[in-house]
Amino acid sequence: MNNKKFAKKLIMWYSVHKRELPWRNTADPYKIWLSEIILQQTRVAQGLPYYNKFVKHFEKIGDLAAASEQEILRLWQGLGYYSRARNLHKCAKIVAENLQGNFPFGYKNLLKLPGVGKYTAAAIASFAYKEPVAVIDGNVYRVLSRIFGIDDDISSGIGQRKFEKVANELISEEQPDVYNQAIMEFGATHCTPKSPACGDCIFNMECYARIHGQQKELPVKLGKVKVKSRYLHYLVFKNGEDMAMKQRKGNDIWKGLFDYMLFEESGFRDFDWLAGNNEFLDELTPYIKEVNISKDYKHVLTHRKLYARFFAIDLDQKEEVLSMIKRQGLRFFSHDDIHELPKPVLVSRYLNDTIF
DNA sequence: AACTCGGGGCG
DNA sequence: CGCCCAGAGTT
Repeated sequence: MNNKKFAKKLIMWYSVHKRELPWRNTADPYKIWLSEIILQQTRVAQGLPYYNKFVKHFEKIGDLAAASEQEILRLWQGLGYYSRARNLHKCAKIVAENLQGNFPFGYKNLLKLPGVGKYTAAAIASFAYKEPVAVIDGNVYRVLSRIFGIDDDISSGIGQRKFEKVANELISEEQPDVYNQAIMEFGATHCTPKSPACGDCIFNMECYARIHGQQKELPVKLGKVKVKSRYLHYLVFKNGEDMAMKQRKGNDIWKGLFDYMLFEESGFRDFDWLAGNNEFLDELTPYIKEVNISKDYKHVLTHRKLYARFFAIDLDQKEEVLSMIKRQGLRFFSHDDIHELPKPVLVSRYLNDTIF
């Protein structure tokens, strides 16, 4: 099977089986970019409602640039990988304020934008400008490795360069946009990870994996992620109905989102243990009226197992107490305010179980 | 090159 | 429970 035949068959398949998705059939770089950022490491079904929400809130890139990061994070809440939202905002400001609202032309220039890596640059360049640059995502690795029997490790640099070379040899020069969409759609809906539809496949006769029964072995992905456990103890200081929250900073999970005063230990501790090992808490103890301990929460991420316990602490409503709390970088918010803050799903789960 | 960053759906 | 999803940035 030569390269032209591969592309032709793929495009033919796509013309019949493609899903109608709102970011298709547009050459607007803004909408293409927005959809691609949302879809990074995210299934179409999960990203779709977020895309619709963002398009509705921010019709043009200038609207996105003018919004606050907090507003963007709130709309992004629940989608994960929040650096995407922060970089979305950065990128929007660059395009809107420095480039007159026009995305840069060309793969290499797109690559310079924050949050835009090889995949996204190739997607925008091909979809919006019809540049023949191959997209390489999880779907493409799977389709190419199976059909052509490429067993290089896709998590290694060597493997990635190999696939990049093959992919760019295969891309249709005439319809790079349709070709790129087609190969990803084929991977997403036909040549799926678990149970590919080999019995009804246009590459039935040529596919290396089907001929050799290696669908489960390809693609080869070594370098497994180590899953670590973290034990989070959240102190939820309450002043009447208000709660003390803070915005997360630094290079850690959930940067920019709001949570409570956090103590992390190598395992679960009770409140007495925490208070006995912290100066601030010892100072606060006389003003604590009541401590309500939540159930234990388990929150599973790709590379982390989070275990969380929330201590809801009712305080004497005295100025000195409130200023002690505020000195810890916390602020009191009403229920309505809290609803509007961007929060990790774990915190939302706790809130839904208690006050919302 | 190795790590880190979310959350959800599926077998 | 393990895998992986229209990956990118940092160390």
